[in-house]
Amino acid sequence: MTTSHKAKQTRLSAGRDAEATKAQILDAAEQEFAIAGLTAARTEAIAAQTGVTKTMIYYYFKDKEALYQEVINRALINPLNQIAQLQLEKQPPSQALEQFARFFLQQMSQRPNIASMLFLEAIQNQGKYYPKASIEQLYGMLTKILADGIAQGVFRSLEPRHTAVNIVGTCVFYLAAHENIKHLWKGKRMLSKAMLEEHAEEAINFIKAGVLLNQ
Amino acid sequence: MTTSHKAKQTRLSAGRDAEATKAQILDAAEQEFAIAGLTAARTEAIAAQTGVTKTMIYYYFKDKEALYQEVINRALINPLNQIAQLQLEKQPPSQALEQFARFFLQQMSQRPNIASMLFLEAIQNQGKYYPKASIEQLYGMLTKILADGIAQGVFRSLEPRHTAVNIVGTCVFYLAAHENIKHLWKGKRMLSKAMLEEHAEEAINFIKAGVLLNQ
DNA sequence: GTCTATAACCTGATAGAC
DNA sequence: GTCTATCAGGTTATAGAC
Repeated sequence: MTTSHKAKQTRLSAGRDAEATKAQILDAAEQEFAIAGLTAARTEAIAAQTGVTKTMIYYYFKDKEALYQEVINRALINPLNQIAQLQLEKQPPSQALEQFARFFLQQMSQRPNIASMLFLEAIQNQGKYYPKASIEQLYGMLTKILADGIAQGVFRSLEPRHTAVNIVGTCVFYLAAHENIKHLWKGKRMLSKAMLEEHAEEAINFIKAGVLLNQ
Repeated sequence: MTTSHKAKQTRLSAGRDAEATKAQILDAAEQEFAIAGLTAARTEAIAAQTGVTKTMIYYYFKDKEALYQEVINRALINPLNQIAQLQLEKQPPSQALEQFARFFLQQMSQRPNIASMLFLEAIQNQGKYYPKASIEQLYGMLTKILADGIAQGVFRSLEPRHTAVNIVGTCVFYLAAHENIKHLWKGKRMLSKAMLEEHAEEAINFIKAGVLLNQ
């Protein structure tokens, strides 16, 4: 909170700059938590990747658990707020669905770590650290769009909650499981910009086709 | 390997019965690995759930890693062999796809742990412990069905590999993320037989609609 | 703000008795 | 086959110097 004279210094080994160091720790922690999860994550690894010593983690955060909580909050709250601002409820269902999917895919593609991290959190800690109501907000928007679409006769007769889950799964599985299936695209990097765009297009087409009423 | 006089004794605290104890350890390990992953899994927890002491794990398996490998093999090889026996390549694409999905969903629903475990393995260890070619076998079958369906004009114009990933994701996401989304079905158990059947039906409808050509 | 110890604890793995 | 120690190594978290 000191009036820092160094305006912006995002690079590694930023020297003595509280905000920069804290941000670096959060980024490194996100990376580590995304492949290890809370328990298996090593504070040593986070520190090494940040370029400072373990001590700094405890200087800026109460403990590993608190750091984890802050990383999760940061990862979830921002994207969700942005989606809420799209005001999808004011658009016709099929358009709202496409926009939702496109935006959600874009958010997740920007930081593929997040998808993995949220999976790990669900599996390992039963979602204990999720900010309350975030998940409900996400699925609430989707189920509403789907229910509206059915009522208006543009979507086929489907169960909104199950379908919402299937839609989110379609958006996220590619990212979370990419280490699982990289052999399918021998050579190509699955998280490259081009491949992520390809995934987004295919996912959107799959979702739209899966939901729209045949006529 | 001693000629055991006790034919079958699957219950807990089976006493001195090598095969029973070993099987119990494998089951408990699957459970533990499915929520913790290799690194975060505790041999103590596996032993406790089995009803014997940690020592037994090292009596029957070289180390934690070897136990993990055996659990993964057991989980993957069996289901895949069974799917291969369906001889889907001899059926028309849309029928083959539905049968694949139905069978795969059934397999995964029987042991929801497996879905979580494979996810964790992909995220945490980059699939290092997968039996070589298992994944390729699974996705190979799916992409072939999809390519055939496009060639025959029954499936829409889609990218087979991406769509294969989306299909698997649709089957598996519900299971792997169920702790994430249980609030959506307040009260109901998401892994109950009825709910799993509901999921299977919705997933199959979603997949078929997402793939079939509108006409 | 950042570092170098170091305390206190946990966990994988083994030795040896029964 | 199964158990009771027990060791060696690793990990979180803190104390105290700079």
